[in-house]
Amino acid sequence: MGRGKVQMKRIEDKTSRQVTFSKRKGGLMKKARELAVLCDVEVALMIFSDRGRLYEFSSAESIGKILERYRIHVEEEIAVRQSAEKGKRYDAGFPGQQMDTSPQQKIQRYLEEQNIEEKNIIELTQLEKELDMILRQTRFKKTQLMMEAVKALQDEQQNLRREKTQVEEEMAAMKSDQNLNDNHQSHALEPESNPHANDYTPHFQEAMLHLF
Amino acid sequence: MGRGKVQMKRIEDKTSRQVTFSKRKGGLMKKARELAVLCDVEVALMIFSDRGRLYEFSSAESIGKILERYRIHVEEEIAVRQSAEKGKRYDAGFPGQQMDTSPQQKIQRYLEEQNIEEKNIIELTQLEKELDMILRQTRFKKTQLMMEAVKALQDEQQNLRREKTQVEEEMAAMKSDQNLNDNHQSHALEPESNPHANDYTPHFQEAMLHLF
DNA sequence: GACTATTTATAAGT
DNA sequence: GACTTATAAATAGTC
Repeated sequence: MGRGKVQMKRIEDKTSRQVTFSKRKGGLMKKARELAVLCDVEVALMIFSDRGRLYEFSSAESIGKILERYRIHVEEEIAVRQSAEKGKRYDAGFPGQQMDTSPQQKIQRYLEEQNIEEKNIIELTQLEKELDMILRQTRFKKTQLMMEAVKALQDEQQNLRREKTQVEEEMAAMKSDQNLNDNHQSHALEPESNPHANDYTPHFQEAMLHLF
Repeated sequence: MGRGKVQMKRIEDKTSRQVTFSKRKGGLMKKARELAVLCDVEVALMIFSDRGRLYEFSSAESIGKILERYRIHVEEEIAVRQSAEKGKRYDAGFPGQQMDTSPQQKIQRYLEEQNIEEKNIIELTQLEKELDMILRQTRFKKTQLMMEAVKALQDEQQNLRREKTQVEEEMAAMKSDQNLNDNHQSHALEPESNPHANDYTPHFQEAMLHLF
């Protein structure tokens, strides 16, 4: 469209190339906008001029949103390709939370079930919330398990202390018995004070609980 | 261009909208390609149909390259804007991470400094990334502390076991001594087997480490 | 940047 | 969808 046809190859004359760039860039942007409006679709357009200047158009609030959508799309496509490649089916759903399969597998399966490709932004926001919830649950579960481990160790420790004290008392009693009979020597059993041993023990769990 | 003018608004008839989408999508792609070729620039175009299908054009080998270039461009722009914005330097800023004040205080101060309300979406995306990084660091620190706590408990436990065994041996020796002299009775000291005590202890840390 | 002769895209119809 | 056609829109070359 113009006074003459154009060859579909790089315009060698720098000035014409620059002029054509300016004109066609505007036209392309306009058409991108029109497509987005008329057909109610999302369009993102990025143009880097040869001087590295960026021109962009986006039908969404930000091109970032579309890029995010693109990223998810690509990841999803990869996931689909991978899972289609092998007959891999993950039958245990996500928000039931058994840790029998790997988290990656679980999440992948979850996303497949939700069929992310057909979601719009509002639905994706909902999905984001759900994933965030799952993340919180997972984190909570992890913390819980660690707390249980600590608790078990503390309990066992308490038992050990008790048993030790008992043995020591028994021994002390035995010694005093023995001392009545004959006079053997034996090193004194001081009541055991390990200054750093109890740093975490007493209020550890309570303190930890405030962190979540 | 066509038999009649078109209003620049969403085409309500689904069929025409679909037809127009198909035609204009082709046209837009073609023009994007032409711009890239004629003017020797990089162009990326993404179109998500209302059914979530992706159509893309890229002048580079992959759209990924252009997206990467875009990302870098945006980051540079943010950096430039931030340094130009004010002489505001956050030398005691966040990503230096001293845990001397409370996390709440730090985050609040950080958000205030960043004046979150005036940020645009791209900047918010950047902030999101930073906060996510801080979250990861915080989470890691928490895990680390818990691991240290567990380690300390384990060490102390080991000490207790050793001490207990020692005392028991001493006692056993003393008893056999005593048995040579007279014949008191005393309850047997079985070597202590607490079946559940060691569930976590031996490989606990190692196993936990794989979780992060 | 504007002008305008031409080419190109495409709306509506088949 | 693929083809047709009338018409609107984009733009190459020019000033």
